[in-house]
Amino acid sequence: MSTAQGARARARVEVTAAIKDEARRQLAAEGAAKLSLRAVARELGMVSSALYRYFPSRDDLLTALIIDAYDSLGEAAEAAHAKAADADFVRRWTAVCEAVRGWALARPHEYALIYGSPVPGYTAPETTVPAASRVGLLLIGIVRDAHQGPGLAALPLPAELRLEGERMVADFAPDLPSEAAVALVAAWAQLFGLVGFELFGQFHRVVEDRETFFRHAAARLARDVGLIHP
Amino acid sequence: MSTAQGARARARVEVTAAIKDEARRQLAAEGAAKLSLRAVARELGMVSSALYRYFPSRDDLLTALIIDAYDSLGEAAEAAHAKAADADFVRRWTAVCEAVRGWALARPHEYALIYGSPVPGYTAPETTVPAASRVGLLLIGIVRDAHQGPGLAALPLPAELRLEGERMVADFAPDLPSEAAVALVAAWAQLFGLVGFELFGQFHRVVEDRETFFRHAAARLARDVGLIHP
DNA sequence: ACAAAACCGAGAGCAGTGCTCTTGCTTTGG
DNA sequence: CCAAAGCAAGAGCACTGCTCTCGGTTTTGT
Repeated sequence: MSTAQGARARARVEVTAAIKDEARRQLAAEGAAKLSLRAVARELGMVSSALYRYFPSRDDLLTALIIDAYDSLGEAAEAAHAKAADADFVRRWTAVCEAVRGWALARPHEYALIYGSPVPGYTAPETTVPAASRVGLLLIGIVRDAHQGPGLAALPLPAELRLEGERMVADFAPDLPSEAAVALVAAWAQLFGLVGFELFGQFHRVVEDRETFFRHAAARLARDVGLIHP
Repeated sequence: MSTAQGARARARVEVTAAIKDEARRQLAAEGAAKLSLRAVARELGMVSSALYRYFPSRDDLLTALIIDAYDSLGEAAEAAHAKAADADFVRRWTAVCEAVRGWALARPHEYALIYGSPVPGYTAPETTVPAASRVGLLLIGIVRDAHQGPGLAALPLPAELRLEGERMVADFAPDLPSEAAVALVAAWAQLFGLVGFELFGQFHRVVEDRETFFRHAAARLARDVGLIHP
């Protein structure tokens, strides 16, 4: 195991966590662009150069926060899904959607970090992929369960998309009909379109009762991917 | 008119335009967060403090770029729509959607500026509203035309959303059935979800033939708002 | 058990940033 | 024609990310 290492190693993980915690606080308070290494160090009572022993650059700190944010979102979505495990497929779908929205509203800056514009020049390393996939995999699981039960009825796929759909099935959505895979990916992107627009103010003077509106839209997304009440 | 002013006024608009042009170049090259007033001034052969005569702060420069970007996008969408004016409603809808995507792919940083995470602390002033509304108004126009012709068949609205739908109709979508207004707003957000995910790299290893995928998704959005081939 | 290697915090320093203020000069308008 | 307004320039402040060096501590290999 990784525990019971020397005192030095233990101190390292603690300091690393403290840095991330303080960085997250500044993130929540001011946004990603105003996250300052020096301010983090100052708040922690250390000198800025010491911080570079833990994160080689500001971007690496951001990457760590990004992975944490993806994991936090994934965890929230999975928890909500587990709570709705006995409900029908549409309900399970909307439960995940609403968990995503709820998480985003509670942590707007962290949401912006992972689903907003990528920070300048910076491209997310492959390390983020597993964490970033969790919500998607959850949605795939629901649709797969529906397909194996009596809860899936998707529209047929146009000829020009058959290949793409089959590739999707082979790559990351086994045991799914290809038309469901394509519809699912679209709904996945559209879900975050709804959340992002609400979060980033595009619904200002456009949607007032956002909770109800979102619930309705999420249910229609479920219908789009073919989920039906069994 | 505003022409035939003194030489001073003319110089002012020219310098203002030059600043915005150079800023746009840096935006395209490096992204919004790395846009530097000093670098812009340097490139233009002036000293940084002189730039503040034209834009009182960096955020004001960004605001100007944001408005320009919204207008540029709106113009592109309107041009594409005009070109498809004689086609059926679904075709007109997808033409606008594809214009939005095309514009976004051609100017990713400008797209990120207006539909990505809002820059830190900064909240868009009301001045941006007209420019920001152009694409939405275009979509509303298409659905209205379809409603007055034989091209609209939307799903009924659940009771809890009736009021919201009627408010939308009254506020910005006159002569539309309320169920179409609600569906339209959702589709509008979902459209930018699709574009944003493609642009910000979320489709990496998920969608390969993005052009075809998007065309299909846009057509399904048209169906969602009730547009049908007449 | 002890020397070598790795690690760590502090400080100084570099190049860059947004922004302010003052100083002169030029254009404009009454 | 002269005062008022607009302008470019420079100096300067407080801040940033990041590098490098310098002692001191901990870990590790022999």
